[in-house]
This record gives sequence, structure tokens and C-alpha cells, in this order.
Amino acid sequence: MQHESGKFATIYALVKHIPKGQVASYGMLASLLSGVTARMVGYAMAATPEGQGIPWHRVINSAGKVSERPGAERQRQCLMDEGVLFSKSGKVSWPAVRWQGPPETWLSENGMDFMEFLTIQSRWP
DNA sequence: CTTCTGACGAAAT
DNA sequence: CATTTCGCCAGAA
Repeated sequence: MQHESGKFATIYALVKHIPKGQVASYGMLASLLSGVTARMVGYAMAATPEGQGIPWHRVINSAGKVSERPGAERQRQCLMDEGVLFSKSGKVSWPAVRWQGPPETWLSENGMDFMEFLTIQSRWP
């Protein structure tokens, strides 16, 4: 995230707000950023720079599962270490661990009014 | 410069 | 229900 501009940088900045023990889907994050798709969030997570405190492991897919790939097991372990529970089929319970969204300071800094945020949030898993 | 390749998900078929 | 389509970033080769 060398150049403070660009889609990825915006995505990383948002991911940093997800607290320990909570998770967000690629789509949830994309819904808060204009011009960003869930796919792009996936691309960004795959390219997450290390050593910058970006909790990449707290981002999973809309089905409530850690996206299958080499390294998925490590991600599940990171989440379990934070107290996130997985069902036998490897899914989390969205109502139990879902991130509720960024703080209001983020909303104002990004020109999003609270009403708009609530509408977006209502479509989350 | 071109091509390739990644941790998605809604809508159409 | 299962499968396909497509959007259009960033960095490496």
C-alpha cells in the first residue's frame, strides 16, 4: 500500500476496522466502497502486505466459510484462536460473529451518511 | 507494451 | 438445485 491511492489501499484501510473475534465477507466490504467488487476484495486479500496490522484472516466468503485454497487451514486456525466457532461443515454463524460495520468516523470520512449505511447493512448476510 | 493470475458473488440459465 | 457468466485491480514475467 505504498501509494495511498488505489482500490486496494481503500480496502485495507477498511479491513483494519474489523475487531478480533468478528468476521466480514468480501461482499460486505465491497458494498461499503464505491467502485469495488467482492472479487476485487478477494484480489486485495491475496495481495495483503504483511507487517501492517491488516487482519486479512477476518475476511471470509458470503457462505460463511473460509475460501478453500492452500492456506485456508491456517486462516481457520487464526480465527479459532480468536474464539470464532465453525460448524462441522466449516461454516460460521453470521448472526454470532458478523462485523457490524465501521465506526461513524469512517462513515463521515468517506462521505457516507448513516441512513445509507443502514440500508447497506440490512443486506448483509 | 502484453498476458497471466489471484482468498467473490449476484444473476442468468 | 448445479453451473456459467462477468466485473475490470495490481503486480509479476
